[in-house]
Amino acid sequence: MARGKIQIKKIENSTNRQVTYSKRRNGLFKKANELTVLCDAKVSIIMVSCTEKLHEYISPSVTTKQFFDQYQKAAGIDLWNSHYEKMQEELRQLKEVNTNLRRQIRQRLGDCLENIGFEELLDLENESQEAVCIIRERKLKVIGNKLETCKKKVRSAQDVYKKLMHEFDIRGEDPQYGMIEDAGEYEALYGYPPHMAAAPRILTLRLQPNHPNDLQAAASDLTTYALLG
Amino acid sequence: MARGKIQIKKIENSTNRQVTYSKRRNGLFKKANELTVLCDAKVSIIMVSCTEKLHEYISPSVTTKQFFDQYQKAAGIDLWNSHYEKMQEELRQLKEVNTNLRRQIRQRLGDCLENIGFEELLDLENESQEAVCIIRERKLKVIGNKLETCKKKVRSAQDVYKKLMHEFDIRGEDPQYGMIEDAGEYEALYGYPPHMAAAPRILTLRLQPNHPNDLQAAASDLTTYALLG
DNA sequence: AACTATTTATAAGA
DNA sequence: TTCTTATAAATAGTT
Repeated sequence: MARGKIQIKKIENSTNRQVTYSKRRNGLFKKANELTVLCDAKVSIIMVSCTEKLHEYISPSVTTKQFFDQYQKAAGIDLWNSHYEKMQEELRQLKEVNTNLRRQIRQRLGDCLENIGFEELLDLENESQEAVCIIRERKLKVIGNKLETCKKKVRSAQDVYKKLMHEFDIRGEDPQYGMIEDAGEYEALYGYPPHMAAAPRILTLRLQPNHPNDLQAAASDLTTYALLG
Repeated sequence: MARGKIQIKKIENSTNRQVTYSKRRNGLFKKANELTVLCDAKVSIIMVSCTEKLHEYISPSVTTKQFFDQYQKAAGIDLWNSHYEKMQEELRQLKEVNTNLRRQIRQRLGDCLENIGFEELLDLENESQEAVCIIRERKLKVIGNKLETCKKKVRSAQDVYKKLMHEFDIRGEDPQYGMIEDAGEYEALYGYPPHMAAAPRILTLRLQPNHPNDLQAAASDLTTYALLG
């Protein structure tokens, strides 16, 4: 529009096109800004050049997000919808699966058996009975393990007790009772760090009567000991 | 930009502002279109006037949706994100619940008992055992119902049979054997519609040897009859 | 990026 | 609103 009129058709010369794009882009943005100020309007311009470069003008008072939202509202188009649909379907399916799983659990707990077929009922009974057996086996195994651990601890404690008593007898002949204060010595003797060596010693004193309660104290994690009886 | 320079500031006269908005909007859109053609670019302009009216220009080759997508990609912004977040959180939670439910079911089937606490194991055993009892009771009740139904059908069949035999005896004295063709008569006699009365009649003939297989035929829905043995 | 002849846009008025 | 037109602004081609 200067130094000669031009045809409005694609500029074939690439450099020329690039220059024109740049110049006119600035012109467009300037006009957009003038419009914004003069008319108190909100304008959003997004441009993508043929080289896929993106440029944007947005009126100072708004964000692009606000613009998109406003556009959708005004145009009555929900641009996010296609994005949503997939998720919504996924949500629906998950909820359904969830409901089925819950019903299954309830059935396995003995609820909601009214609307179940007879064959299914029989399967359910067999499965449940089998599960009870497996669970019971597992329980016995766990109890066995705990018992074993407990025995080991007791043995170990008794061992320490014997050695301590032996030591006590030796020292008993010595008039100097430096044993308790001089705990450091036991580390070398029994392989326990001093703070651990102290505990078994106290324990062994309580172990003497050999009460079940003391066993429990020895293996504090065996809270279910009482169940073994 | 004509007949006198203007200051780029809000036009206070409302009518004037409206007119300018309209004129300049056309100008902007014209420029945008020229840019689209000249430079092979893609342009999106969305405008909202101070009266909240929305106008849009979009290059012919694209849709606004494509533009938004392209914009997001280029700008590295996910404008849908805030919309997604809620759903994504919901999805995540549902999946978690789902996983838990599945694990629970597996445990109730006797799988995955390794990482379960001892107390829980005991609870699981009790619950499962109780469930087995409930399921077994339910099974017995269903069997009882079916047996009852079966008995009723047999009784009914026998009843029909007896009456038929009685009728047969009477007719036997009569030389005219109109019985089979004249099924309508039985409706009044036994309260069966003709098409139903026919079936029991055939059945009774087969019932005579009193085989279990025939009982099953009599109560075709009792497919589990064999299990009663 | 700067210049400038010319085209285009448009403010004000009808 | 649209048309007109004087004038401001934009810009194509050039340097």
